[in-house]
Amino acid sequence: MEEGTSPSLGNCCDTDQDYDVRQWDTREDCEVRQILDRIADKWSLLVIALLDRRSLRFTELRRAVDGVSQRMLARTLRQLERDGLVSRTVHAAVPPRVDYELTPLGATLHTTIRALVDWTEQHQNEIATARAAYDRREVADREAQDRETARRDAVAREILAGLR
Amino acid sequence: MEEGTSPSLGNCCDTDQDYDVRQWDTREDCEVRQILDRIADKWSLLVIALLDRRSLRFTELRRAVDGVSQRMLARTLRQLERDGLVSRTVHAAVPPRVDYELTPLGATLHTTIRALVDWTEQHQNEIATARAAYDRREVADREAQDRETARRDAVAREILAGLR
DNA sequence: CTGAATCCCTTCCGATACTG
DNA sequence: CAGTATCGGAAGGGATTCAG
Repeated sequence: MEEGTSPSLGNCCDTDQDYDVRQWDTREDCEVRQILDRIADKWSLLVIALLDRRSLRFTELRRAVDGVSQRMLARTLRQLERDGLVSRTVHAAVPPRVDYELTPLGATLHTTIRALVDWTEQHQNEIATARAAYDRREVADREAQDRETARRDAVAREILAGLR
Repeated sequence: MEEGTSPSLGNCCDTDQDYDVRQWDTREDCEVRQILDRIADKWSLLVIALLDRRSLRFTELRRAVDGVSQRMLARTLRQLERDGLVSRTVHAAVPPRVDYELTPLGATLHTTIRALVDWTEQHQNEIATARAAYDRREVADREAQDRETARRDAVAREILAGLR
């Protein structure tokens, strides 16, 4: 896992193929892909969105992010810390207290994450409508196909009866 | 379609608790959460990013999205189509040809997705640096702890030897 | 070419129990 | 309080096969 952090962003973008240069590198081993998988993660998204306004303790996050297990929250926070997006502060006290907050880098990401969340909020109704329409079409199509199949079967049986 | 694609729909956003209204609804059964999980999906992100510039055929997408299996691409496209983000056009021809393109709704999402990708590209070096630093600290901590454990063991053995 | 369906393995993840 | 360790079930996802 040698870092090899060359200052240019193109270290994985060896254009050996006739690859469309205007398009970003989608290849699997590209670092962008790996980072994208990490920050586009379900829990990461929520944690970053929540940490914007103030630092939060582990348990506060656990309560705020409905449905997250202790295991997943701990793992998510460790990954975010490793990526330099979240900082972890341990206060020497009894009971122990650990605060998580966005780093400056994490704060810049928050803007983008927030845009994604906002988009979802603004368009959730359109999506719900589209889903309903799709499901209705699907049901209709299946029924039509079933009728067609039944019709063909009937014809086939008639022909067989005539041959007998 | 035996797979569990029918979780609860719609029953969400019942504000029964003293929930922070300035914060968005992070509850698990909220529709925003479900949509977010879908569009923040690994393959969905890539497909939407790729479909921005022009419509693409199934095989073109399969080639462009490195590492995606036929199964996953087909499933991803179905989901995006169901959500009204991607439109599917079948050309009656031999061999068959199916084009996928962003709907107007999908195009609005693309802007946001693109911002996320851009952020990742711009900050990938910072993240790589942070990871390297984290890993180095972790290794150092582990070694320090190992030394400490060894020291204690030595002391314990010494005491036991004295008692004998 | 564009899928859907099946098999099968791997990874994810929640529940539980246990430490500092 | 803030985690780690372990385990078993569930889901993800690849390879293959078959159909239109």
